[in-house]
Amino acid sequence: MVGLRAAKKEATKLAIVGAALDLFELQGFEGTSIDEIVAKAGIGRSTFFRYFETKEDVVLDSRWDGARLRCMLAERPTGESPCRSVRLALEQVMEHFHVERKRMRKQVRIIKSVEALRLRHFYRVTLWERIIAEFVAARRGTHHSEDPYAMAIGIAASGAVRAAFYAWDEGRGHRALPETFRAMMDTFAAGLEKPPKL
Amino acid sequence: MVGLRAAKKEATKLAIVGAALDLFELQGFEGTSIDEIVAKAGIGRSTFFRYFETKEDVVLDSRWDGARLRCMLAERPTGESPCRSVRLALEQVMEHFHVERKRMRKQVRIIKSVEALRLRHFYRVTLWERIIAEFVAARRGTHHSEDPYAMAIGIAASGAVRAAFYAWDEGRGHRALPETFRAMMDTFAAGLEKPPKL
DNA sequence: TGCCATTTGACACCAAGTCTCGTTTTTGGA
DNA sequence: TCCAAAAACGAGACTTGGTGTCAAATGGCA
Repeated sequence: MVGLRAAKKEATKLAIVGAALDLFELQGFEGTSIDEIVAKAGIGRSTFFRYFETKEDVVLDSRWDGARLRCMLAERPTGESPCRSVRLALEQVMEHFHVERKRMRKQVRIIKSVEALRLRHFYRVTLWERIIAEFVAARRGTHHSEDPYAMAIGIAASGAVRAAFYAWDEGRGHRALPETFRAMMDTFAAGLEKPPKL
Repeated sequence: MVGLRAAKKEATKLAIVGAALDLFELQGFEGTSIDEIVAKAGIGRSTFFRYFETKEDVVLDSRWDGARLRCMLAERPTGESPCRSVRLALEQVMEHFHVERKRMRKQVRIIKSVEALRLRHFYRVTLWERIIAEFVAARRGTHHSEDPYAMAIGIAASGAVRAAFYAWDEGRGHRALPETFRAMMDTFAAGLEKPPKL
């Protein structure tokens, strides 16, 4: 036991998320006020903002803000080529999301339907671009803003993640995340000069 | 003359933008309330919202919301390879921004300093990814979500635009936009399999 | 039990954005 | 030139997200 205090905090957080997602599902994100959420969760208004900075944060998963990806990249062996390191680390991430795909459905539906959420979501993924470029540049002994190759890897890899999510979402899950991600990375690896046969 | 009405509207819009940018420069975007802007512009509060949907829209240029890019792509000759069409169309866009670079400085400084503006800006550029992919897929007779090559072109090209802006901004304009854009596109064209020599 | 630190909720406050409504200004036709 | 319809405007009330303060409640621990 880590103490009654921590347990209660965890319970409160779950209560907020539960109440909020239920209401969002029922009457929409923008059609739900924070007052309604706190009423349903049985807490005070101030408490809500002690757990989440904004209403958006209830939907967006704070665990994927970049630090985690940075760690995963740092753990790759230094002998590996940077491009391969990025690919393998992100494949791992995609596998993770693949396992969680059931839970992600509801979340994605809400994110897609609200502009404010789409903004934040896109912004976050675009940040990965920078993180990856910095990693590649560091391994190559360059600086990312001076190294087109490092930037290109960052753009391609984070873009491949986005594309995989699109295909997964629009294909109603028909195509798995890791699979699409690998296909995209292969396309980038081969070069865009000459289009592949149809 | 297109009528006194239209002329006055144009003047009012300019007055709002002028007053707003001055105040943003002076006391920051978030440190400036809409009431201050309308007071300085000499208009009513309601009028502000008749011209701009949000405070952010005053800073962001509504002319680059995607429709314009879509037009430029559509105008490319059909004989051209899709990849080349995208490249040439975007080079044109970069040239346009290059010419406007003086005016863009102030705007970029404000955008960079405010999270809400960064969000919207990134979102907009990421939308280009989709527009480009749809164009390439249409020319190839495929659907973008089923065509990794089309998606890859979209990701690479819009990413190259972003990268060019980064380099331009962080290098204090030392490196020109069109130049960096071309370097990025060349890197993508060659393929990311084997890194270029340093 | 009793003291201290943390957590909590009530409340006041600010600013963005929406809506309504009555007034002013422009337009185009008689 | 005058007038009526249409368009633009300003005032102000209202909702809601987000911040800050403060006193009360609650868990941790001796």
